[in-house]
Amino acid sequence: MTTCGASRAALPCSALAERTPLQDIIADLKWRGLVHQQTDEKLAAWLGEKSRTLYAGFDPTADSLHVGSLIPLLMLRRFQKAGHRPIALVGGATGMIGDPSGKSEERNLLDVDALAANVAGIEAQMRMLLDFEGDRGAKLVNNFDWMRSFSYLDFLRDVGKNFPVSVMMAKDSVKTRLGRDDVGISYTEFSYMLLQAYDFVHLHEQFGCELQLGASDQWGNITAGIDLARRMKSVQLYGLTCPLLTKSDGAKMGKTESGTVWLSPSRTSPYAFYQYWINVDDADAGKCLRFLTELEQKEVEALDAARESDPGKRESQKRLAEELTRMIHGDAGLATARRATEIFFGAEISELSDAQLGEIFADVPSQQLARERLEGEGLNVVDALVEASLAGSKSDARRTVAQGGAYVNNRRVENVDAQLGPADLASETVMVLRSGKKKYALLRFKA
RNA sequence: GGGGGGUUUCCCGAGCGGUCAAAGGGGUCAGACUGUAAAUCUGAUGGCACUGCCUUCACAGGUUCGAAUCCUGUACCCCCCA
Repeated sequence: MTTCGASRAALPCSALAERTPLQDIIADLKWRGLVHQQTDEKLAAWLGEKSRTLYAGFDPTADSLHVGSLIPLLMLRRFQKAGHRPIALVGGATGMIGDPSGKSEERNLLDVDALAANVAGIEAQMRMLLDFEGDRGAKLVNNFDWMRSFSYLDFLRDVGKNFPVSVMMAKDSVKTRLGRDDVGISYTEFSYMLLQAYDFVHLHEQFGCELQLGASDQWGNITAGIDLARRMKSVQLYGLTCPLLTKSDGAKMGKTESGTVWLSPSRTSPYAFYQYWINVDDADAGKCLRFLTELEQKEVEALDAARESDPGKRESQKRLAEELTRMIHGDAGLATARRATEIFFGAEISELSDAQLGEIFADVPSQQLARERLEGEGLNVVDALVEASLAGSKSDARRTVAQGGAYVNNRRVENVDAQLGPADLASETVMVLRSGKKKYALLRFKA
């Protein structure tokens, strides 16, 4: 994975930081629907005056970001492209506390080692989307670095003093938790906003950061930071939030039955990632294109029109999947995803290598069998299906075959008595079994 | 404490001595159709050595040539009266 990642629609990373003059980023964000709330209506003009420094925070709850973090991260990228300097803040310290916003329960605290590993993983992913070179290069900071040595007493005197409890209690994030009698909120989580508020002040002092971006649930934390800066330093800072990415049915984007859609290829294969976007509902496709790609307005609107007139073609979804897979997994990742798609949807499998199959079927369960089972009489299809766990019993397997639902290397098996031999291997040692439309399993035959 | 009802295959629910691996629905699986959608339609749905055999109807015994169905006891659940 190269530092510069995989953007094609976007400019090469190296050009991001140098790009001038300033573009009207707010106008772009507005048509995309990415502006939820802003602290000042004159933000556009303010940003037009000169290159500004801004930041967004990310939770290090795992060693990879997921689709949900993509919007703010792309926001940073958009600002950088428009001529500003982004800072990505990884919440090594705040991650130990847990943000009560949008959560219904107290969070489990992470230990220091786990956090360090998570921060490292996330950092690598950010390097794909942001340009860290040059004087307008992005910065990556970890609030653990400045919070670790901040003593409790000093923090209470310098920061806590500026927070009226009445104001803190009034924040939605706290209020909703206090309103419930089944969960409550600990003092630790209650203090969370102080930490995030202080981050903003610190980044302003250290890097001249003046604007904080976040999802809409961050509004309270952002304004807390702005208030704190005014009280502590008498400076005016700004905030901008974007909507949360939700589906038309209200559910969160980026979740499948099998779990979260991650950016890391070891957690979510490029194929699974690609498939996630291919399967986006028509109703959500336009929003995703606006929120998550860098396609221009004209292009997005053309896709809207195409979706309207010929939804079956699913041009929007295809384009979305293509853009995002390339952005996150590079051209090579996109190629893999596409080839996997072709094969998953019926293309007969032959003349492939173990390595290729391994890549394509990365998410598919496999079972190892002795090579001898293919010799002589061969392996009965029914037994093969059972070994591969595609059938719960031999009866079940027989039924599947009888009903025309069993495939070997994507070739339908016609006969219950079929025997599989070495000729049925798709590669050196692997046989691809399938039951139904897209339930796959591999059998690996080792000597 | 007294009286009554219940416990069926993944779920709901029929069955009330042989024709019961057990109706029907849901779910699930497969097929057709389709936009890798939704809806719809068709088939399948205990196991195996599969025109046959074996194991299942709360559990343990019993009556019968034969029981998910009858009897006895045990466990759990529900309702009514105190």
